[in-house]
Amino acid sequence: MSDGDEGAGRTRTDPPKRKDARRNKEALLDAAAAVFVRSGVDAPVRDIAAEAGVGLGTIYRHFPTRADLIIAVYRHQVDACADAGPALLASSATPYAALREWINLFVDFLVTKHGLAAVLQSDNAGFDTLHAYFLDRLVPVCTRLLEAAAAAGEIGSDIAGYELMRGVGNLCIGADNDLRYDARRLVELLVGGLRRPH
Amino acid sequence: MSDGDEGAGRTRTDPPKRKDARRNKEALLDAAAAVFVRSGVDAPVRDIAAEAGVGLGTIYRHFPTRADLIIAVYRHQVDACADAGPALLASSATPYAALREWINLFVDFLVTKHGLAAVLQSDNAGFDTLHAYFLDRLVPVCTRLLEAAAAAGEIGSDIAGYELMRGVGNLCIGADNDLRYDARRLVELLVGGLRRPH
Amino acid sequence: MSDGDEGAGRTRTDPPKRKDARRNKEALLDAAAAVFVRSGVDAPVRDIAAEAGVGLGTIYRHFPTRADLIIAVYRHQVDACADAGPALLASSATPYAALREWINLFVDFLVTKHGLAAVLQSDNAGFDTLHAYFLDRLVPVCTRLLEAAAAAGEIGSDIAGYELMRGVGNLCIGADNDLRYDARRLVELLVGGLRRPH
Amino acid sequence: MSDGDEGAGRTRTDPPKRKDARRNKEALLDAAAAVFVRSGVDAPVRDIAAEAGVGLGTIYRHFPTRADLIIAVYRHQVDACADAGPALLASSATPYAALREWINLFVDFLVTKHGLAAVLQSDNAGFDTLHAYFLDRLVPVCTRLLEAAAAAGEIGSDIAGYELMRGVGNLCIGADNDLRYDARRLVELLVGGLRRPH
DNA sequence: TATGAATGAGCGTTCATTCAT
DNA sequence: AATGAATGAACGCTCATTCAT
Repeated sequence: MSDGDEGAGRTRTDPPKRKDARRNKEALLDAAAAVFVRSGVDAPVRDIAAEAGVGLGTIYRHFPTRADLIIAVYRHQVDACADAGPALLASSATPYAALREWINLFVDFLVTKHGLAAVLQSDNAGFDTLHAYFLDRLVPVCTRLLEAAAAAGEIGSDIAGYELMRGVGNLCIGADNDLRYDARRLVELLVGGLRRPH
Repeated sequence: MSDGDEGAGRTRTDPPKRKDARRNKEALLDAAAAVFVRSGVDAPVRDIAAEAGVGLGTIYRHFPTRADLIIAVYRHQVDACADAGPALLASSATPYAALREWINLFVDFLVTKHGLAAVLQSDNAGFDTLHAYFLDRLVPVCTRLLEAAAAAGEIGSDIAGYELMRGVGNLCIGADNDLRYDARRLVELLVGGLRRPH
Repeated sequence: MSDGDEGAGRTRTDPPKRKDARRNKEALLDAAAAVFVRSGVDAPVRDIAAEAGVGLGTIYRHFPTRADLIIAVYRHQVDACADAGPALLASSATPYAALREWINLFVDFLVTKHGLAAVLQSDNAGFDTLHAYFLDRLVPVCTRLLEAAAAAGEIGSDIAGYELMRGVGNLCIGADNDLRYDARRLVELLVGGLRRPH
Repeated sequence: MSDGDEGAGRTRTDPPKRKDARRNKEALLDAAAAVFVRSGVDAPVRDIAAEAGVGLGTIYRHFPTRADLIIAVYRHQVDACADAGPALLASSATPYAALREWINLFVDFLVTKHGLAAVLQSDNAGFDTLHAYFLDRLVPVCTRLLEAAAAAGEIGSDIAGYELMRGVGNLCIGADNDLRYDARRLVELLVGGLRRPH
């Protein structure tokens, strides 16, 4: 459920040698995460290789494109965010409350990733995979929450999940590095703006 | 009011040759504007020089940093936007209505400038001047409108002009090139979220 | 007659496991042949390994250099070509006719091997083995045919087998991919040029 | 007539500054020629820059593609070769004799250029300009000579100028570095093969 | 013996910036 | 004042080859 490359039965069938590669891959993920924090997700491939203490080719082997690496680094958190949607819907007082909380989770995720929000809106080909993954995982969840809130009459129905996600994502751009700018507050306003004027 | 490099008394002290330089500078502005539309504000310096039919050095002479050039290109429009604030406050039904309309002006400005919104949040040193100019001109106007609306009890008072500007700017990032994303709608939601729940 | 690495008495001394290795080697040859057709003889080693379903190291074990692999792949055909020389000499009306036909066989061979002709003339060290094998097998045959034709007075005697082979090989470079270039026709002219002006 | 960038009246109209660039460009041509001799025309761009003592960008400025550089280096000689065609036709005893001599010139040119012959047949995109230049300049000349010889009944008419040039070019591949291979002799045979059997 | 993960030299290319003319 | 030639750091990427498992 969390690594993607290997199926559930991995432990039994994988060749023993895989252990090394796995260690290396994880070292790579750690290193990439560290570099992403330090220099943003656009950091030179070489920096990540150096941080991980591996060769350049090793990165390309494991993650043919930069997007693949970013996805791998943040996969767990994105998945967790996606999983949280239905859970919140079940546990919250109202669908709108669930939506708010869920958006908060998403913001928490983005704000702590230096530059990730910015790359999410880049029309740069080569990030298509990254776009696709984020959209595939999160937009349906957001859409579901919006529909529920609309059905409950709490909000209007004129905004799509995709558009809201993009808006929230954009609001998180540059949220670190600027103490005068609190993305969370802005997002709250945005979500507040959804509420139906009763 | 429009050139910035020269003080008010310019006409008296300038050497006669200045006319050429001025012509050059204006050609540069036109060219830069054209290139910005075509390729965004990150276009290679060379392209702008080529479009203007001047040398590379000439650009650096007039506009030491890219930000200086961007400012110069959009100065009139930014100034117009700034000037519109008080006017709208005077002519609109309520301060909040003025705020909404003014924000719309700002969005109109940003959305039509390929990539300008993105550069506004870049923490890239070298855009400091650009930041500063935008903030100096527009934040006070925005603050003024916010205060008026807050004084009228139409909105809460927990948001600063700077923060709102940044949020709106962010929402405009990537607004072209994506038909499924309408920055204006998102901004409306954001501004709507300001309204005090009475 | 076909494996080359092992001497005539091989069957007696080999360890029992050898059968696996042999199967592997043959799979490798088939795979290489397929890849050579598809991408030329300069295809990345990886592609061949992938096609064969074996590891990279296996290829290097069996064929330390690319030339070794190329030789192995085309050995049968080269041998057949070499064997055809004496046969044609015996069956043709005149030695010169035999020479012409034999050269045609060689051209047929080269033209169908994407890029082989080009590599034959490369002075790239590491193709020495390839050169050597081709020369060892074919040059004597060509020389023999030339001598017979010279002895019959059909051609002059001022060209060496090596030189003619090289010339023919060169004429075949790039013969695919260009409809306006027919290597066979050029080779016919070249061979025609040998004929003694009576 | 020889430099291409500048028209005939260059000396009068060029800005004075051009002198430096011209010196540099010529140094570049010299350096490239030297490196081409040493390492072939596929030599790394960096090597040429180092040899010339200039920066990498300078090469790209003057010669955006490698083909442009090769053309520039050999332009004079190619032009001279093209110009020699009509002259030989006028001065030789017969058209066929002119053709033979002209082909010899072309061979002389190619054989002394390490690797140039090889690149001429490469279907590598990016050498299109080079191909085009060679074909544009030389094929018509060759065609003209062939036609004259055919009209004089000295040769058949079943070969196109393009095909002959390609054949001759191919025969010249790898002609240096191999004392046992004399491209000139092979080409003579090829051209000899054209002669009509009367 | 077989594997394929790892390496890293090497390449082409771009572009902001400097500075001689 | 204006030019634009020159620079070279930096980057993404490929692939032959080695070697631990």
